[in-house]
Amino acid sequence: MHTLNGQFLAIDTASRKPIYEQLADGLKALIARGDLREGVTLPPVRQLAADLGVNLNTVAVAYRQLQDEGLITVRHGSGAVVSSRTLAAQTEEDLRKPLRSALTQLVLSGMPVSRIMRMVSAELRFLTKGAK
Amino acid sequence: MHTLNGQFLAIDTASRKPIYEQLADGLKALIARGDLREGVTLPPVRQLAADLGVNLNTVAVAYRQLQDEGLITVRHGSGAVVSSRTLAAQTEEDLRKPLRSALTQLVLSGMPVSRIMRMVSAELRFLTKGAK
Amino acid sequence: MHTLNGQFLAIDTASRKPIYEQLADGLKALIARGDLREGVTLPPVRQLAADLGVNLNTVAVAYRQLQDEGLITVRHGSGAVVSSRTLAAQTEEDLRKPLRSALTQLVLSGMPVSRIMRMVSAELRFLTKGAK
Amino acid sequence: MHTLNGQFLAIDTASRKPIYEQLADGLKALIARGDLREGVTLPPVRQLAADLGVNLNTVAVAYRQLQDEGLITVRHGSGAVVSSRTLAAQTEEDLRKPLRSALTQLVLSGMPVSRIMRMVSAELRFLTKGAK
DNA sequence: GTGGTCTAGACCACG
DNA sequence: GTGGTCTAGACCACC
Repeated sequence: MHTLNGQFLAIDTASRKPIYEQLADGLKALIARGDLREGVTLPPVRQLAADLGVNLNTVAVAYRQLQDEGLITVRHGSGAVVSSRTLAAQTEEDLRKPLRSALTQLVLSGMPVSRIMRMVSAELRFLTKGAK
Repeated sequence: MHTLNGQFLAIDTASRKPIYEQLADGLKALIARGDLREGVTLPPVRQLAADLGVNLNTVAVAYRQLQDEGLITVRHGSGAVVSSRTLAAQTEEDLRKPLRSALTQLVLSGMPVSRIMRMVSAELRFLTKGAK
Repeated sequence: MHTLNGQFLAIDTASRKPIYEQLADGLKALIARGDLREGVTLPPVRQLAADLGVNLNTVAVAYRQLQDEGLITVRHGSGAVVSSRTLAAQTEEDLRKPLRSALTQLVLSGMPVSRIMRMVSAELRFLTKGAK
Repeated sequence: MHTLNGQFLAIDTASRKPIYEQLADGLKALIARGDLREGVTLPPVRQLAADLGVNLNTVAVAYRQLQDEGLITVRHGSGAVVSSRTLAAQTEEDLRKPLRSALTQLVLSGMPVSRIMRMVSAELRFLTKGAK
């Protein structure tokens, strides 16, 4: 049985971010942390949809996105399996833009740079479980 | 004269992120950097729209968002003026979520944590112009 | 079925007040009254636009304003749902200024104070349906 | 010399309400209170504009509005004189709409009806100087 | 089928 | 000359 940590897969229907993207983000964080390792089978689309109370298609789209990014392999009849912990190559720009956007908000919120750095460190430790 | 750095206000029509949001983000970065200081008048909506090749309304929506966030004051008939460099209070969650999302992508891209930290530092120095 | 009381959502194209604001005001009154309770789905933007004979975008702006004020939650693909009957905190000044302005007009119209008070009471009973 | 109470004629350039209307509202409140009685001459347009730091035309438009509402009489060369404390007739709807709008905001702000009533009473006492 | 975004272009309000 | 509003209509994203 798959009981994925609710902290990651918490969905917020009020958010402007699409649910499928919230889902994909959460699953990616789980993969980054190693909570979902290579070879692990993801929960069936129907089950995850039921658990989270979202539409089946929404979950399917999230899985599809992970597949497109090379993180999972979907095999008809046997489910989705984590196949890698490395994303398909992206331009550095695609990686930098969301980072800059997030940091800009932090800077404009008035948070001191030192505290921002601590927040970033904490997040990175969290995403790598302190290992690596 | 208003020649805003094209590096910030470059818009990507292919992106899933709405143009008006890309614009708001870019303007926020300019405000965070101090390239646009308190009291400075932003370019007229029509001029910026023409410069960027987008519709007047699209720019107007971006300006309106900045106004709602308290960063600029729009004076009918005169123009839009930077009024603050501090955003209205936000939940720490609202600030952390996009940060985690951006960092997750970086981690999964295979970039070593040390290099991610350097990238973050570089961005922060950039956003604060190394000063402050 | 969505047949919102025409008394509230009557729009006056001759008014100096923007249509989207008249709409937002009317919807707020409906929410205050409880005619639109938490969980109720608002009419689709396109339908309301057609019913009122205004443009889709105009209604969308009104909905967006209510969303920004926290009164409704817009779920992409489903619709807009009333999520709260309480506005985000406002300055007492922001609340008093329009009140003083409205009362000044009433006083200058020559209406006796006693009758103004009765009018206010009637409006308040109306907005709260006498209940609560 | 005319030193009009700054409390009434305070203008807020950040407000979405036009300056000329803020001015007209403030002058109306002064007339309602009797601080400006029939026969009193208003400050010259140029002086008031200079005092408030606004454009001359803006003040002129405010005066023009008061004139249209029958509250003042403008005589070329001799200034604007308060001619009445009664507005030209308005439909009850025109008076009720802004009142309902202001009250709706108050109700949705969560303020108890009893406190709203007290606020209204206070404003009315203020506008009539407790007299009448 | 729902809301969101964008465009082109007209017209108005403000200072 | 500035920003604001509105329209008509197209196209996209989400569920």
